Amino acid sequence: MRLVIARCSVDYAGRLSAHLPLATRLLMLKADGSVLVHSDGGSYKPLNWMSPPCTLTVMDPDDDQREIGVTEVWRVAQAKTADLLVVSIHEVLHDSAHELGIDPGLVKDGVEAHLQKLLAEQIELLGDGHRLVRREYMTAIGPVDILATDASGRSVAVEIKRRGDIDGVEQLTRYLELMNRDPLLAPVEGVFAAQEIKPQARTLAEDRGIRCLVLDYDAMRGLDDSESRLF
Amino acid sequence: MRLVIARCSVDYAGRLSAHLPLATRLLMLKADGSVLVHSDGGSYKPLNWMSPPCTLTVMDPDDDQREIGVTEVWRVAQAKTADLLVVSIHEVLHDSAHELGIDPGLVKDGVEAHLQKLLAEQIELLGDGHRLVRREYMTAIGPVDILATDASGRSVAVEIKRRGDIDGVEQLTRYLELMNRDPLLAPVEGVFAAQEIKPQARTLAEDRGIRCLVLDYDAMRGLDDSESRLF
DNA sequence: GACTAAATTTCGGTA
DNA sequence: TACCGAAGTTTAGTC
Repeated sequence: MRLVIARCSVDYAGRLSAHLPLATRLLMLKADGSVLVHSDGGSYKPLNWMSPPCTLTVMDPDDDQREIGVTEVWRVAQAKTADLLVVSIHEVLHDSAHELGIDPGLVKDGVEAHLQKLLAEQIELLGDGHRLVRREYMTAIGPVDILATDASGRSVAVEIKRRGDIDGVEQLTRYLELMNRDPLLAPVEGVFAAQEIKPQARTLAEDRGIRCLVLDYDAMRGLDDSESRLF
Repeated sequence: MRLVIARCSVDYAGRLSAHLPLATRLLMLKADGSVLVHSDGGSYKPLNWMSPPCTLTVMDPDDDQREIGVTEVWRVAQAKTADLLVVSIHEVLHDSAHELGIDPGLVKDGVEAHLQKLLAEQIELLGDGHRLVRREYMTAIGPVDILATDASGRSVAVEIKRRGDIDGVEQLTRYLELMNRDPLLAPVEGVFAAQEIKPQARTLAEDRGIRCLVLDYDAMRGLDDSESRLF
């Protein structure tokens, strides 16, 4: 990612035409070639931008442009839609490049992680007498979201999804097969917990003796007081 | 605006809960207190953000956090909605602050500017024999959008609006009064041009002898070949 | 891959 | 100032 603070004017021609008069702004150049023009206010939306895929070409200003103080012209062209963004740079105040790498975590799995944490705290939602053994219980084929015990001390393995689908049931089934081979754990009951469980997934789960548990995220958040602490 | 490149994890709790695992990201701190967390890809939307009005508090990590490598914790709180964004910083790779000032040009006037440019190029839309004198013709009380001459050489002052309202007519009226005092220009005809002209505005304009002209933006763009040249 | 619906939507205009 | 609708919408999920 390259960050440039520059006095510049910006023209965009595409689905609409727009012009930004000369001012100091942030130009963000992402690794995928996309460009964002940000001011020091507003919301998260840039003043102008170009979405990937696109190509940036740095050009010399023509005589007219040079006369009004333009030192450099950036031409950002969209690969498909023929949209065009032109940044006329008058003065560069800052210019730095940074290696960020690809971002690992998409935001969405955060909800699943939060559900896992909430269910661990409110383990009685699995049924009276249940107790938490541990979150992210490690097995040879990966971590089980929650390992618990029921009132009689029997092991309970819980797979948590935001949206309960077939593949989630398959995943839990694999864990259960493996864990039931462990004499220290077996027999292990399976619980498939999700905010929403698809009928097909429910049918498959119950056919395999896996219990389904629909989680009320809002209610669980309401009970939890960690919102104010935030982890 | 402050720009920080840092290895960090991010938690958000508000209308939803989300978590971003440890990675290198851009933290943009705008003058109004808002914070944007950007990765090196995706679109213009940040991974996480906090909209203004909000306040940033820098805190020391607690023992647990320090143990996993957190050196600094940013707590960004929304003033009204009680949303909370927490950035746990492990390592700061870049940190710079820049004075941008308020941005003058909102994008929206770009359409009006584009209409002005298109009408200047297609000046015959004013009527046969019309010729462009110049755009942004300067007067003591401000620039007239377009000054032209009609077939008989008489001056024509054009006020362009995206949406033609009463105040636009008033504005043009003031220009006409002033320009008609100039013996080199007088008499000056007024043309009120807009994509859409409100009935009240039309009535007022025609009552004052100002001609109304509805502009077909799409058609004008279609005729214009400068999309590919971009000014 | 195309289509549909929600979004921490944002943004602009109107009543 | 609150509501309504479009957006250079984007984004996620479904068919």
